[in-house]
Amino acid sequence: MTSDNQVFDKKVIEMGDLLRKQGFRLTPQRLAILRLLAGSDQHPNAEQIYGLVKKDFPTTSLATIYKTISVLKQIGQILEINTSEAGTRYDISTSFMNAHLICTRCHAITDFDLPSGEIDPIIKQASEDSGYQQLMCRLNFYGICPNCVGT
Amino acid sequence: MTSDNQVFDKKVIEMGDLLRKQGFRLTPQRLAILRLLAGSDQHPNAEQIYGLVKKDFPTTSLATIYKTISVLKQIGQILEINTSEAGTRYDISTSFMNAHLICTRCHAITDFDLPSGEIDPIIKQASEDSGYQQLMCRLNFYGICPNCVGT
DNA sequence: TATCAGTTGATAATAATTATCTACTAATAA
DNA sequence: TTATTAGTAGATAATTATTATCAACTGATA
Repeated sequence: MTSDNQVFDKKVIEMGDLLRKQGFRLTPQRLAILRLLAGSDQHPNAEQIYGLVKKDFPTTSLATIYKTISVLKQIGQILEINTSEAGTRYDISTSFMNAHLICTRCHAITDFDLPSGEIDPIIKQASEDSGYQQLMCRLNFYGICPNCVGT
Repeated sequence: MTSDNQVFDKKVIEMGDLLRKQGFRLTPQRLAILRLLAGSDQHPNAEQIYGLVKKDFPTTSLATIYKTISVLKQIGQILEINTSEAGTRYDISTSFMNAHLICTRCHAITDFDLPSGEIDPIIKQASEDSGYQQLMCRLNFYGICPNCVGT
């Protein structure tokens, strides 16, 4: 579960190190966005993150959200999910064992933990066949979620 | 291979039927875009499709490209690939056995045929576990392509 | 304490996409 | 055949999401 507190605690420690290592600073806003993503499994978009961060930092600008998102992506602490169905969304989990179920009706995105044993051989084979280096992968499922079935 | 002529021939026949079934028309522009995607494995974006279609239809508007893309998506004849790395791109193949290798340096996208035996159980399990209906999936690989390694 | 690099927030600018509208065209009905 | 219609193309305007710019601020370091 991406809302697990342990995930967040681990991330916070990591984030401080990673930021400093690359000449960035650990700011309250950056912490707030990471906390927010860790505390929710809703996979919000930038606008939604903005709305939530403003509760704690009322003067925050949307530009700051985008810049923070960019920094957090750069240091590998968050993942961007790109879909035409649900727009651009963010996830605290960057593991590619974490797939996403995307509802094509309500645009909800939920996590789905992949059995690593089934993905590993596929990525290994793709890497060998293609000659691509540093290969990682992303699996998205699209369908109609239980709430939307029948509506 | 997505550039296979058989793929295109089959698509053309399908497209006429599908369009008419939904009250759309088979126009030269729609055919041109489908042919163009079938004849290339470059996975172009809208702007690139525009440039190519203009060779045959010099008066074509970019708006027409977007509208056509939208229609072709609706009838399930083309696939939209969404990435932050390489923008929004299009593919003639809509099968989810067709994964994509995306180079994070040069933004090339190449096809990778998945062994269906390895994906089927995963999608089946995801469907059962989640309760999602009409589930389909998309697998993207991200890495550095052979051409870009070492550059 | 002074300096400096990084950051924020406000705003402007850009890029990608969608909406609007008029003229055109193919299919159908009279 | 002609008239009607529904769908479409192309031009353009509008919108949305995102990024760039810049002055003021802040925290770390010399």
